[in-house]
Amino acid sequence: WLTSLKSSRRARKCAPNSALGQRLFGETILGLTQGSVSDLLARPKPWHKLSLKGREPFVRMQLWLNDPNNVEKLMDMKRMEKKAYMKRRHSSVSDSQSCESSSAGIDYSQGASPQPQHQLKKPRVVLAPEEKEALKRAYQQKPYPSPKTIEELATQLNLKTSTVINWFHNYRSRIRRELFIEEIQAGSQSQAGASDSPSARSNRAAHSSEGDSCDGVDAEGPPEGKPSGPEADEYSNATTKSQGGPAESAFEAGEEALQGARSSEKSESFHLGMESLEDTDDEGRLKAPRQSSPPGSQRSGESLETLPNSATEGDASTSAASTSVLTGESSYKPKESSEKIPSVPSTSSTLAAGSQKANSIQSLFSFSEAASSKNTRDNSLRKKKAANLNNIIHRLEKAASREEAVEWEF
DNA sequence: TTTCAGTCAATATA
DNA sequence: TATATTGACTGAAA
Repeated sequence: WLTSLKSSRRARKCAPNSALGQRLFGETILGLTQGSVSDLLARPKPWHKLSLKGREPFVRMQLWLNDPNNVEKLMDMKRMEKKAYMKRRHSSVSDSQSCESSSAGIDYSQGASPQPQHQLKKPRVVLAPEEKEALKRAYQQKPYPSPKTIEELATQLNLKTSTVINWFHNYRSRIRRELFIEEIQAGSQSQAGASDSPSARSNRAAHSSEGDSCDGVDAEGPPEGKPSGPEADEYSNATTKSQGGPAESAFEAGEEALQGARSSEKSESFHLGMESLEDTDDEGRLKAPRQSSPPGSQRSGESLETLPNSATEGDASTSAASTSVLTGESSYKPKESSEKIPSVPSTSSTLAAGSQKANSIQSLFSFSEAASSKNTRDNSLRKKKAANLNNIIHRLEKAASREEAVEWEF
């Protein structure tokens, strides 16, 4: 599918004409923008945590995979797009030659009309690293700051309150997603032994205290049962967290849902499909798929079930965030510190060798071993992502190779 | 009204 | 040129 994430360059080199990009795939197949696709692939949520809407892109992926001419169609579109672009470009060049130079410099590559688009758009706010640090410190003290605190933060940092509010929303949400991933990874690790590993247990136990982790300074904590607390702490050292339910990634579960429907309950809603997991492998693990097992030989993993939110010992015994956000010493540990991903086998042996389709699809999700980064965090993320995506691709491929037709209703 | 999930889209990075 | 990041927005739920 989409050109691989980080290894795109290499993928393009290997199969220059077969790589599909996130943009093309997203916009054509998923109805999403490139950034959303990237995000989706990099940080898939557990299926059971996805809303109906959130599941849609995965359904679309699956449907697309089931289309025997999927890649070809996409490549055709790519070609057509390229043609159109060249045409536009060409005409713009001739225009600029024949017309006034005032039109020169218009960025046709954006596909935009030469409209005056300036002014109307407000510039994007880019927070300085110090501002982010300050906000993170504040978050550690109070993940759910009161309006007053927000106001103070905004004043101290010279930001708009809406920016601070948005930042907290986004940060909470993104940390939560990271935790989902860690949850899955922890599940995959503990799954090998007993599903009720000590870590799982402890986390489960800790779960009971979630919700009061909001430092208790303000009463405006999150709604009951919702993750809260200094998730950044958990983020840095916890491996699991949160509510119940199997922590399969959306990708696996998506396929399982499809399988479930395929096998008997066509047109059922997705979550119903989820219940009928039958041909799943890897127990929601984020490691690469088994490469030699024949389809259907694997079993699903209920083992991943729910790892309640991690301990709240890190709960901020906090003072008001507003006191010294700018200068305060932070106990915040950036997520980078959590290096957790197992090695990532390549999917290359799994996928049909030599097939253009396989290459294209594989290139979307696979990583180059050679693409080693100096940056540990990058490596970690890549591995994580690669593990996720390798698993996905394997499972979707598997599903796609089944003969039965699927009919889906949305 | 607040929070969240999902997403867009500008911008950064490779 | 592709992917990753992230501030902002929308709509739904509580």
